[in-house]
Amino acid sequence: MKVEFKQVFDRLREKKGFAFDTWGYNICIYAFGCWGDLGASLTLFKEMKLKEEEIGPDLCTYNSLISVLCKVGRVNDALKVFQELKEGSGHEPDEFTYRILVQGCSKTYRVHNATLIFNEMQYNGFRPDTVVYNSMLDGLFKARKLTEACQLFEKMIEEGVKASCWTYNILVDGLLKNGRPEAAYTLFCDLKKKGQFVDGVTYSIIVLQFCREGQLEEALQLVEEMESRGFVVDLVTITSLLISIHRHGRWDWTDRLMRHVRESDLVLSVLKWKAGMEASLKNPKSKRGDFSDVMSFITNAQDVTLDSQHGSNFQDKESSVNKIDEWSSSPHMDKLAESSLSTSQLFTPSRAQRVQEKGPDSFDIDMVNTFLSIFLAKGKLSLACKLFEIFTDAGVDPVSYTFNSMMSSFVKRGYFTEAWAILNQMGENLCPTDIATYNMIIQSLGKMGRADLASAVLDRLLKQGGYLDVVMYNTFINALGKAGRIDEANKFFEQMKSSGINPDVVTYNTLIEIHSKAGRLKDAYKFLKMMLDAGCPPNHVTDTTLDYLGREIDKLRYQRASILSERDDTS
DNA sequence: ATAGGGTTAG
Repeated sequence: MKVEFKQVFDRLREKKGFAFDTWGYNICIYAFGCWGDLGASLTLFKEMKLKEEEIGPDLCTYNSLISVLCKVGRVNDALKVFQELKEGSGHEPDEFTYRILVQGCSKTYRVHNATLIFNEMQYNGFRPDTVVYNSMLDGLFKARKLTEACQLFEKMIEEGVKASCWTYNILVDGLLKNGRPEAAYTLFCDLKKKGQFVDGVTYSIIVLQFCREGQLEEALQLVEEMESRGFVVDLVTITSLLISIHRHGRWDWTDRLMRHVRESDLVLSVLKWKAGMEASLKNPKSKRGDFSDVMSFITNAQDVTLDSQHGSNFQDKESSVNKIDEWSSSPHMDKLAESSLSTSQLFTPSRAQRVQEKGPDSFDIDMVNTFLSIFLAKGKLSLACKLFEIFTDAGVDPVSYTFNSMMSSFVKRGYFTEAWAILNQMGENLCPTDIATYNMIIQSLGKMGRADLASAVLDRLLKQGGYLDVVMYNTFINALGKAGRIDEANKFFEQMKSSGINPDVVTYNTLIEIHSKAGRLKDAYKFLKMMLDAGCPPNHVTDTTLDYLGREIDKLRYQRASILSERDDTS
């Protein structure tokens, strides 16, 4: 489609005497932007402005451009175009302009900007609808602004804007994300009593939470209830449950799951698939598919010790050719970073598409992903690899969720090179990379002790118009801390706060941990206090970390005491 | 088209 469009576009442009009208320009700006060719969009926009006399940009042009910029994650540029629209275009923003911008800002944690635009929208006489409110709410919750989010919800009700099921799901999930599990659960129960506003996703959110807390019994009970009320227990839910069941080594519970899921075909297929796959594992003759390159990477990964050694091998070969960037000691890494980061639109604010069940034909890939998740959760990399091989042999197109799963496992084992190879493969297959994928790269670089490279990747990411969310910041702060770069970690903590992202439990736990491991006990204590002052409730990880901190403080006291007593002895 | 994933500890 994209190619055909481009061909038609080029042919039209070559034609003598042909010129686009406003509508033509608008369509092209939007289309190229959506397909990642932002350069083409911007060129057309500039061209349009030069022809101001005949066909200047209209409001629709501005909205298209703003929406395209937001989609690609270049919200700052979108905001600039928005300014231009208001100041020098002779047009006024309409409700679509405001809606696009609120969504763009909320999604990229620019909650402050989102709020300003939201207010301006109302000042200019536009009434935000449910979707705009939902978007604002989600942004506030994501940025851990619990109080503001609750206030906004109240305002929404006061203004008579109808809350939808999505609104409540955002609310329930937001309360969980902000460390208020009791409130989330109470809200969930209230909603159930009222009967409306509960759907499969609501249940899924709560089931996921139970799984996360290891409360399998409760999770299963809820699934039963979900079924009895006629909600579909979908693949996302089943995957969470199966992972949790497997993690606790309770495959016998799958019987229970099956008994209660109406569409027990789904679970049954999972189990059948498992049996079939185990059989094919015993029978290791497998033909190579189109992905033999990746596959050799993956299957060999077991036996190769990588990272630093590999890096230096490449360095010997290539250091004479490549100039060395000041931020890196590995030209090989530079090259990789160069080749994959220069590809257009590697990083967008939208999530990579999750695998959806699309009927019996696409069922296999769903199963593959389910099992990948299960094996990966257990660290059974070899099984996961085999599985990956089997389904690529079967000619199934890889999807980004699969890639993310694979990457995550490699990264956890420290096989960064493979992860990066997969990322490149992903680019070739035009799978959208999302923030989770990049998060894994940062994580792995941190594990390799290469915080320098991590910050370079991050730098380029930001230059491309990407943004960082809480998880990204947390991962990166952790990576810096583990590499002993405590001051930089602190710097990022400040940057995080100033860009409107509120730290969460994980942030504080990480900060307390890295400071106490670095022997900066006072700072560690400072962050504990900060955490409590911010009204952020500690969790069980905090306890573990504090135990460590406590022991370190005791050790210090003991040392001091012994130094003092030595002094006493000598004097 | 705004929700269910990816981060810390052991």
